[in-house]
Amino acid sequence: MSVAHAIETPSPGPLHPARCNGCAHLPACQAAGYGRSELRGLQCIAEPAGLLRDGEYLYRPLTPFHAVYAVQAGMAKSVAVDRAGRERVLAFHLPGELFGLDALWLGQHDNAAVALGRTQCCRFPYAALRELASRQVEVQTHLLYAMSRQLHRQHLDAADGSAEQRMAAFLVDLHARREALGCSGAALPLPMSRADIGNHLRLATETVSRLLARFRDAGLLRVTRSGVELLDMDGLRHVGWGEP
Amino acid sequence: MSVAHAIETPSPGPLHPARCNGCAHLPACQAAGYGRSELRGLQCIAEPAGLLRDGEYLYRPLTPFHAVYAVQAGMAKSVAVDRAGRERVLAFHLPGELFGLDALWLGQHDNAAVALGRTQCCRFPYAALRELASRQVEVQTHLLYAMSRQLHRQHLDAADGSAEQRMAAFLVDLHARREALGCSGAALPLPMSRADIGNHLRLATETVSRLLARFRDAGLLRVTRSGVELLDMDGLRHVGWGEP
DNA sequence: CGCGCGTTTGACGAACCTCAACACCAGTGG
DNA sequence: CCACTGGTGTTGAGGTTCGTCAAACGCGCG
Repeated sequence: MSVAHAIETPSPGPLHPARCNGCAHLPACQAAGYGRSELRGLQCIAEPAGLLRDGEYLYRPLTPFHAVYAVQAGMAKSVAVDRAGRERVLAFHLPGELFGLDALWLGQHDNAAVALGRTQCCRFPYAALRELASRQVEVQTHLLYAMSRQLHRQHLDAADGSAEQRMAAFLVDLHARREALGCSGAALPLPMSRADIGNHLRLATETVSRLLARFRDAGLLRVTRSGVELLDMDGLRHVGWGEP
Repeated sequence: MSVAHAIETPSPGPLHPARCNGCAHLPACQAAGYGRSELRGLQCIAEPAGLLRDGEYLYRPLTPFHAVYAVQAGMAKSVAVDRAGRERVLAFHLPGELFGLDALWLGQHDNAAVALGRTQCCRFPYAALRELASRQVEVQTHLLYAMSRQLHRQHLDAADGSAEQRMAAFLVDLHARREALGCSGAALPLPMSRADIGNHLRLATETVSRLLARFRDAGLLRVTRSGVELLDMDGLRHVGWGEP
């Protein structure tokens, strides 16, 4: 969501309250739908959550649920910890994607949200959100949509198949989500570690490495540091759904 | 949810509208929270979805989203079909559990809901639900909670680990959900096929069979036809989270 | 009774994990 | 500027788990 404290000089615009002006990440937010005029109320209750460094936490497990979050720039991951202490990367969050709503049910977070690289976020206090939703049907609907989208995403992540398929599908999905935000181009930054990718895809980090090498040798992508450059999206897509 | 068309003679009660009286499944619904007085409005908009036979569909992929559903008695599964035609069992639904809300985002179902054995369901037309939610904050909150719970469930399903762990965790989870509905006891009916279980847990059906046999030999359960009888819940729990 | 389907059990092979060594940076301090 | 160092990523060899193939079994049903 597009609400950062105005870091640079605010330049008033017609569509957004003062807090949003000057936010460098407004385009991403608008692409995510938060620029729609019915939702302007959302921007009024958003608070900046600061500029986080790599590895810093937005919230931790077993802490009370007070707000939902959105990335403005950068990336974040949600990490669950099972009782044996093993971590599980549940999702990666791109700008404009709401997360933390899963804590509503228990009233406390059961997973952690961690910044991947320099990441800017904003938070929506739940009390204000709830109050707003009770008055504005659009906000209410928007929340339901956001959760529905999240459920839909997890269905995708549940996909079975070979390591190769999951890896390719992962890259294709990330690329598609970036495109939806207006970030077109072959470059796909991967600020998370190989361990994170592997954990999320249920693969060993070595397997992630090997698969990227295999894709590289097949001419599907180029491995750059801090990411990949996608050369053959169609090829990747075909690998992703087990070449029909 | 406790709303079936009154199949038997309605006998007016103080807590439920006429449509709910006579519903044989009211206790399960109440246990799921749908008996709470604030939610009585929900019962007014519910419609019976009939008594389904094994394998019958509540909805299919690519059909428009018009309602959300709940099992009253029996069990249902959600099945996604990827573009290669492979099926994926996303979840099993017990009485009182709401499902179909994931279709909100796209406006159409991307998966199917199928009855497992004789199953009775009711449906909540989304238009009425939305209208009710806009007037009653409790209903609104209830929907958000239901989705939050579903997200939470999927986090559990995302758990990695050995086949043994996933299988044990699956049984423990089903048992816990049944207990929450007031169905205590060691008997755990499994109306779905081994193939369904395996699909959901990312295992071959043969592996499911072998694991059940292994659990049986370890004295953790007894395999009955159409289900299992849980003999050592603690043992299963320990297997489930990789014996700490 | 015989047929058909779902389940069970066994043998084998492959995909992927584990272990281990190495290469590659980035940051740090001399 | 360079060497050092720790962390991350890459590559290779061997093992284990689990999937695949195949066959027998049991149960329900016509």
